[in-house]
Amino acid sequence: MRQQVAKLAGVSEATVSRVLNGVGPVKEETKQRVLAAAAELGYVPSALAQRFARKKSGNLGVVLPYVPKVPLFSTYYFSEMLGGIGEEAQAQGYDLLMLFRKPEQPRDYTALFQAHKVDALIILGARDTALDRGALEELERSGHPFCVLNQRYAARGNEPPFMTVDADHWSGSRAAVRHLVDIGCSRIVFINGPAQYSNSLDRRAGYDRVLAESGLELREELVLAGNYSRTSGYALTDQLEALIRAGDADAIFAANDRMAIGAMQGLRERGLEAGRDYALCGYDDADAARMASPQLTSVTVPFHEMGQIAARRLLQQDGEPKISAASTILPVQLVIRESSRSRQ
Amino acid sequence: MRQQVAKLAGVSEATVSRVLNGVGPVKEETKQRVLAAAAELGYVPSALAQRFARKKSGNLGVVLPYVPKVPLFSTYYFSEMLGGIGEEAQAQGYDLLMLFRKPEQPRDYTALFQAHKVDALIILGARDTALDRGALEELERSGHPFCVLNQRYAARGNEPPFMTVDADHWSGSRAAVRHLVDIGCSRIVFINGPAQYSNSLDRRAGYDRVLAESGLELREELVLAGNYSRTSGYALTDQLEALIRAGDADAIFAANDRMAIGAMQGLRERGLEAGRDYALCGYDDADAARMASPQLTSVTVPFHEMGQIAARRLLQQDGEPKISAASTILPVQLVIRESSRSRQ
DNA sequence: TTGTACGCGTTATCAG
DNA sequence: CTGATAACGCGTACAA
Repeated sequence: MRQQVAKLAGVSEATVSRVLNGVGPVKEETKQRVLAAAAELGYVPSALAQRFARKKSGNLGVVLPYVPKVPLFSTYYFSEMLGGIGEEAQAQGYDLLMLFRKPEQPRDYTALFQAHKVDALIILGARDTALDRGALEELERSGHPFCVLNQRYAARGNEPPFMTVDADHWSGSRAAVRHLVDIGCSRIVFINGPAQYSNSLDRRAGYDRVLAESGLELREELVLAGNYSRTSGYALTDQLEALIRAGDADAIFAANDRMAIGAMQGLRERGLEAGRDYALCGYDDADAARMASPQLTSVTVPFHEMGQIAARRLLQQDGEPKISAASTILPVQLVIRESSRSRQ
Repeated sequence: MRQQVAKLAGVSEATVSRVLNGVGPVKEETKQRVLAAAAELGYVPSALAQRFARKKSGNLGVVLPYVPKVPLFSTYYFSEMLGGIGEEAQAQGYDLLMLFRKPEQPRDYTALFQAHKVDALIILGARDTALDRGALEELERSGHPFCVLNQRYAARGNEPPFMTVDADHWSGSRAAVRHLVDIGCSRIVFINGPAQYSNSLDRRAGYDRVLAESGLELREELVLAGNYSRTSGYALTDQLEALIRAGDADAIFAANDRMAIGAMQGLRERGLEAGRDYALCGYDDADAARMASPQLTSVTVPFHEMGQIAARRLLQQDGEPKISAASTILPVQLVIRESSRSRQ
């Protein structure tokens, strides 16, 4: 109890509060007395009472998507982003509250603010679906500070877009495909993920662009659909093998490393090796890229930094959490490894 | 404001509270009126005030270790455990608070309780060091409910051990080594992790045991030290190659998948293939085990369930969070894959 | 079955 | 510089 401290230090409770919060003018001697008394009594202010009095939860909420069967956390980039978010939140004196989204039961984000559970929100794994977009639009209208990570939404009508932190996947994709072209490939298969992710659209746009720039024909039968899981890449083995053996494909660009590895495994079972029989490039540069054999050419995305920036923009120390729809796009970088050795 | 709801429903604030909390006898008709009023006004109780009044934070804290350079989240098992913890916490109506431990600056866990930031604590990545043990012993003395995951501590003196949820790594290790013996290996290298983790000790004990049971000589030069990272396994390439080429080793058992994969990659560069030139077994059955080529024989650990159980034991609905030093040990299972094909 | 009244431990405002 | 004191929004005896 703060009262005890006040009595022991021979001051009022108000003064104890001032000392402990470093606010207002306090005589140095008084301050020392209070500090000593607090230390002696082992006084720890109740965060519950503080937050109640300040009407601020002190929490930064992080919404995680529900992905059945796939342990979402293991998806590398979630982990990385969380690390960045956590680092920044801690630096700003906020606690990190994890919020698991229920399957197809989109959380009522606004209620989280109304209940004062969070002061700001970062949303991971959002997709461009009616459900997700609707939830975000409502949140936007409510005027609460939030940020969408690794996903962008086109401005619709005169509605301003949401605050977003994303990476430049269009450029990343172009760098990857250009690299494949540079080493002599001309029939490049593209394995993409679901279109609800802006990530997928960006990568596709980059792929199309480089093909056009290089005077290569865009053949729709070279564009395959996966869902970002390893098995979805593996499931394409038949098609990929046929394309390669028929001479219709000499390279594969997968929208993430897991699909790339799945494809690589499937093709290996058929006697086709990445870096020898075809060039292979993944995306994300997850640790799996280095674990693969041959190690995977990939595109490094600054997930950690993205998380950090999102948190920083939300938690700006200059007073209240910021609300601003500006969208930040971070650069990515191609990393060339064994899976795309230049063709002799 | 609750007041508005009360007025609109024509009842007192206390009744509103009773209805919303489903406590005490309330006439059905009154209840409906209150619910309708609350819905109409879009009333959401302030979690801040509730928690303050109840003197409970409603938070389950999860302490994550700080591992420099290594993005801790990506370490598969953390992710899995977090998933399990989160699932159970949500089911019990608790929020998940993430707490990042600062490097070598062990958090003052007790203060988290004194500040009412958490009602219970789960600690991940704890080691058996003076620092960690000391912090836990203090927490134990303070009488607050907490649980250590995937790490055990020997009872010291008459101090009771901490509440723990672990997996049976001794048996897992025995199953792995026995499998290697069964397929005809007799010179089994063991790559272990740091001794501060009970995991490492358990695996070592299992290794020793099977060697003894099988009448195989325990040769200390076959026991190598890594640190659970891929690179630490890779760094042993020289020694491993020498042992295998000299006929002093025909199998490798690594204490986790990452080290196994690192070793596998190093040896591949020297022309030695797992499943052909030597048998290889990892541990954890991370997704990396399936991503590797050849796919890795490994030991599946129910990390998700471990997290779930820890949370459940802490959050038992029968009133207050439980304090009990009982230690739960979950079974693990060997999964045989290509990296340890039987030797012809 | 419902209303009244109080307390929870801080912060913050306003005098002194 | 420091001390009273009023909120803060809810839960919960206790009384009716």
